[in-house]
Amino acid sequence: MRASELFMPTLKEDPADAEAVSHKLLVRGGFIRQFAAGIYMFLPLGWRVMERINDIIREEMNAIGAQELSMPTLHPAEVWKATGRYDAIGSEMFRLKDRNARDMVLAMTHEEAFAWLASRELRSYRELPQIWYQIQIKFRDEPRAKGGILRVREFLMKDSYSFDMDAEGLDVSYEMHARAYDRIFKRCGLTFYRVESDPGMMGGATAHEYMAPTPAGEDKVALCAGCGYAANVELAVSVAQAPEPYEEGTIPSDVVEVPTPECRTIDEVSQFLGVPPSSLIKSLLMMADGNKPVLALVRGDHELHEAKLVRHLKSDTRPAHPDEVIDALGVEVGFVGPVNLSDDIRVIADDSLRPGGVGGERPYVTGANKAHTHLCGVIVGRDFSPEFADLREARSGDTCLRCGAALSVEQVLEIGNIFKLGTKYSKPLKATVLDESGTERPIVMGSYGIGPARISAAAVEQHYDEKGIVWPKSIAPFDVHIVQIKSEDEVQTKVAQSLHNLLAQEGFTCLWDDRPERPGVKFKDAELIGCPVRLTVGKKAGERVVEVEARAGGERLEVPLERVVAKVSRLWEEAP
RNA sequence: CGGGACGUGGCGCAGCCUGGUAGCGCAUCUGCUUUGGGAGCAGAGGGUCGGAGGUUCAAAUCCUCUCGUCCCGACCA
Repeated sequence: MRASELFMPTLKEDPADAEAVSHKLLVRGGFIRQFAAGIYMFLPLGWRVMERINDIIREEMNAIGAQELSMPTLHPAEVWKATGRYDAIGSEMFRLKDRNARDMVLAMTHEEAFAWLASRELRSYRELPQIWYQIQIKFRDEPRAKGGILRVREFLMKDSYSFDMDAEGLDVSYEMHARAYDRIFKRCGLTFYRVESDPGMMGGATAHEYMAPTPAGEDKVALCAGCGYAANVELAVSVAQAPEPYEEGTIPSDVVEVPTPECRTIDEVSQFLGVPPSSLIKSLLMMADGNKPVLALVRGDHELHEAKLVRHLKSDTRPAHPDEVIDALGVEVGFVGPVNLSDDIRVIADDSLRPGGVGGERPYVTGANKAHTHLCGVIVGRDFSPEFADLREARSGDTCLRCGAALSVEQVLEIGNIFKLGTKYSKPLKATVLDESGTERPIVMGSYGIGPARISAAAVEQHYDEKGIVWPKSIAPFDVHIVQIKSEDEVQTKVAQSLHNLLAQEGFTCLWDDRPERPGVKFKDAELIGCPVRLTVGKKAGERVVEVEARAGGERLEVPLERVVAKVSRLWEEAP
């Protein structure tokens, strides 16, 4: 492809509204353009990358027997009402009415549509199992789009759905997907983890997320190098480090009220009293469903992970407003504590505070439920008796519950997920088949998603340098970038043209920069766009010599024309 | 939904505080020169300053409202 015929609007400067590396580089490189908040256009280069990713996805999905089809994105609301999600999902779903005032939605995902189709067309166990997939637009009215194409409101997704007779069948479909996903992300050149993920409020089902480590990610995962345990911090279990020792005499072993004027935060109390944060108990008043106050306790140096509390309570929660704290406890935020509370406030403490836990039975400092006052010498189990649960967010330095090795916590971007649905959608939509005995049984489903645009963004986040993108070779927009120094030089044109054709015959896609630009402009663009191999056709073209160089680094070599194909092939093999 | 910031030629920005003829760099167009790392010189075109209302003799500038975009937090089926 000639660059002079390619719509490739590159920019010298970073766009003003970009923060993430992938956002800046993809806009500058002419891959994407923003249309509205969280809505992007894919330009020719960007679309080529997407198509290469989609091709890899298709190959691997087809390899496990999945069948591609295409579903509508505009749905009648009825199916969503049937599964209860029309009401359960809030403003994240785009809703509209057609001309006859019929409720419609833009699909956020396609469980309903696939289950609906299955309910109409699948009759017998003989037709199972099935795996159907599509690569289709999804709409989610994110409260806050961000990071370029990292978090958007309209996006392409490969979603597949498996249909099995029973849980054993689902296990097989699930495993096939897991292996296919491993291959897809590996082929796309990503570093990634498969981690246990929160199956949501439905319980029972299992789910995994595929996560690409990058600081631009929005999730955190806990990883064990010892045994391979890997889980989203939303549910990662771990053993906290023991609390720091406190200085003898700073905390009594019996409960004592101490004045702590204006000391509301852990840091302030810790400094004022001269005790380490890990000797404090952080008391957080949360409101559960029905506005029932719940006091959640974690050690002063720990953070509450709200999703864990939600799972434990089986109820949504939110932090209490300051006036609700006063209503419930009679004291302002900052001096709240678990001792001598009325029975109608449920108190839940993190496992690390168990008397038999990492800290042992030891005195802590807590709020006194009295203004500008804390209690010292509070012993869990003696002075108050909470229920216990895993509430705190796992962090680096914790030890693995399984093997005792140190856990690390990393920032990651979710690039895919796999989920055992069971009969959550097949039952309400009556997707049933007859089994061998003639009994009607709901189909057991799984759903499996991949975000191709997130793969591309993650690839950029993981592979770039100060000059631009360094695409993994499997998903680069072109394999070889031919830079012709002088576009009007006939010898160079002939050489470039013949190299382009020769490499094309060998199966390489080439971008031939024949534009009447100065050399510097072309080099900068080539580096920005990041194709794996660069050829430079310049002043030695007349001597039948060109330069070959890998984008990822290494030497720039002068190569005679007849050896170019071999050299390019070798660099290609070596490219990441 | 809470907090913060920003909207000025295609892109990146200054001007606003202290009201008085709309500016800079890049890009674009023309000509000449240049041609291995985002060229030089000369010239040209292009903006009712996000929108509405208000104050004023006069508003990019001050006030009110509104829309859009970004960042932090909350949310994320």
